[in-house]
Amino acid sequence: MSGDPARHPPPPSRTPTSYDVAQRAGVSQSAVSRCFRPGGSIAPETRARVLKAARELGYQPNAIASGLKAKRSNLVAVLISNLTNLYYPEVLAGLTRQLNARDNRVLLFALETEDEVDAALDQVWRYRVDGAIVAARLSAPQLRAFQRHRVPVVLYNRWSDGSDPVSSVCCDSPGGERMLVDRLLAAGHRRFGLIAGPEDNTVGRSRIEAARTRLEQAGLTPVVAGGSFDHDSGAQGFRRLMMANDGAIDAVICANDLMAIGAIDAAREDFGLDVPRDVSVVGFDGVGPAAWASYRLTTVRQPVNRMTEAAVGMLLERVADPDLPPEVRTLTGTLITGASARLG
Amino acid sequence: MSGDPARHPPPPSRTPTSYDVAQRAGVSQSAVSRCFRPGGSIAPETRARVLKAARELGYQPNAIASGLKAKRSNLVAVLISNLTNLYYPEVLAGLTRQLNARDNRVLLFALETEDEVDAALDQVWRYRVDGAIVAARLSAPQLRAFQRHRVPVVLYNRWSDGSDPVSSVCCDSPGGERMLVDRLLAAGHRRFGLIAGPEDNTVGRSRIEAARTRLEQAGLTPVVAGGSFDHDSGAQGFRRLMMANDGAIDAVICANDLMAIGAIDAAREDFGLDVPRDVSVVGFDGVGPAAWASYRLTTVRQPVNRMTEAAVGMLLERVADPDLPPEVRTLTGTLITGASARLG
DNA sequence: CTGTTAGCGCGTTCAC
DNA sequence: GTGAACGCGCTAACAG
Repeated sequence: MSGDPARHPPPPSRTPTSYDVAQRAGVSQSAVSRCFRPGGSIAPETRARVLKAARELGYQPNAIASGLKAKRSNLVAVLISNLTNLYYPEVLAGLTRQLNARDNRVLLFALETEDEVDAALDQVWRYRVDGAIVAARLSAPQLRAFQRHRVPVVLYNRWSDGSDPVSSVCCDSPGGERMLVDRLLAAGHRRFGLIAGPEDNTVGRSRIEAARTRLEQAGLTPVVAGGSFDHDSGAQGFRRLMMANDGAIDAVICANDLMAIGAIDAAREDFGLDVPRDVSVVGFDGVGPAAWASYRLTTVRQPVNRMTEAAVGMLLERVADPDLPPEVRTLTGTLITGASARLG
Repeated sequence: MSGDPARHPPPPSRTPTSYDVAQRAGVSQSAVSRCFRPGGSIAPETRARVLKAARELGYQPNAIASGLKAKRSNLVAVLISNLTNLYYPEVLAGLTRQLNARDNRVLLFALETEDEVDAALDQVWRYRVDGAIVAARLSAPQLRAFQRHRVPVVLYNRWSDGSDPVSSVCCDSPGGERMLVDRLLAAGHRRFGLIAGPEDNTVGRSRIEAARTRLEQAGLTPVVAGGSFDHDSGAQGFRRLMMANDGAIDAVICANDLMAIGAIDAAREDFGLDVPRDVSVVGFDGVGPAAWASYRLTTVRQPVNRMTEAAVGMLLERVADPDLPPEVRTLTGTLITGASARLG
């Protein structure tokens, strides 16, 4: 007598379970279970009946219960610091896209400070995630905790400074800096200033070290100013470099784009300089704003898509086979010839 | 004979359960459970023994199992589109911070296109999240699905265009635009151009409508160009406005900061104009780059922290009491008097 | 305050 | 191909 139940699903008093579906379809609960699991042997006809009943009831398999039984939550923890850092949103978008495409959900932990890591890890263990991707600084004990808990982990643009090898995917800093430095040298720049990232950041350090090394190979000694990866510190760094050198700077190499943009702003605003006529500025990352008309930054763009793809791939491989040895994958960025540097 | 087990925890062959802890502490399993639950009645001394055993075993309560039993996963789904849109990272950081502080985890769904919503929602139901915060466009049926599944939802900077009322937290568009328009009018601007957001975006539309209305109240008829919230479309919009008006534009009001920045870039680059001497440009949001020296954008800053706080608060209230009626909370932004507009 | 007991919803043997 | 039965690890009554 009532209308089509598919169009007017009866408001269930509680969320339907596989038993409800089984009853409605006239099969056993385990048959329902097999319907929703890949590779479950089930007759096409039964399957159709079950799916119909499921649809009518608005049934969705309970991933929580399923995770309990199967010991596989299909959850991947993503730990990421400095979400507001302009470069990570793209990374995060890439990671979630890749993970979702491969049937995993993202449990996000956005860290604001280092001391939040332990609390986040506690939750990571509690939720029995299948694995983790970490774009944040991890101490040696924290890294060991992953082993103890048998949770595969892949570091993103970080690597273990300690002895324990850990899987990671990084953008090649030395390679990228070499491209930049060589082109700047070829254009005749000789007096270099470097603006570094936070001291405890391995990526930032490796970039600055790589640039410095390359310059020293060319017989030059750059001046270095500290920074913290943000716009302001780039501007400040530029001012300090100028002060320290009486304005005798040809080119400024920054540990990331955001600081490079800050440096350009300072050059124009505080010193009335023209970029790149008076001074060349280069960065690293290839973030969106770097391409804006006001900057047209010369930089190295990280292959974010390939990197996130690699990270997710490596992680899921290790979820499937926990005994796979750690692996470090280094991808090379591409030089973006903007207009913020005179290049040779 | 062996060393301190706290320092050298025996590598457990499998992750320890509450039973293992119970055995080691010489208590029942339920005592262990109570130890880890707020308000569980347990003698301080027993509690200490249990916690010690737990530490020695490296035990962490299984949130999956707990969720199954308690029918509360402590998971909150966050659906967000355009993660790369420069404004959302801050929102996402705020939401996760608030949620974690209140003992909820974030299940993240970063949507790239509209048609990913349904797939995401399927997973939302499967994971039996306690609630959801949505910064993405939802259709009426999708909204109804939340009711059907009894999942409380709070919209972020969106609202239901349909009839069903839904809880939401928004930044006051009319109020913000009025501030901008009034100040621009007071400064003597008369020839206005507007650059809109995507047509299907309610926030963008409300901003442009509010600006237009206010201008019409003043007897003015602005010219409108379409846009899509990104830098390029802001630049294009500016060019179209100039073409359509033979350069006779005093002020450009953009539906967001990113487009305002694009407009400024176009004004300088393509028309050699000085901002704000030749033309005033204003935006909306208060994103980081808006404050950079090259732009110093005049804009309305959304009170992101208060907004995320409100969203999380409203959601968790409704998780605790699903019968609370929907509520719309509108917060007013603050005018940032930058240097991209001549103001009265 | 403590232990015993009974499920939560599903996956997985096993017989049939 | 199908169904009965059990248990994943935990919480919530309840009795002691």
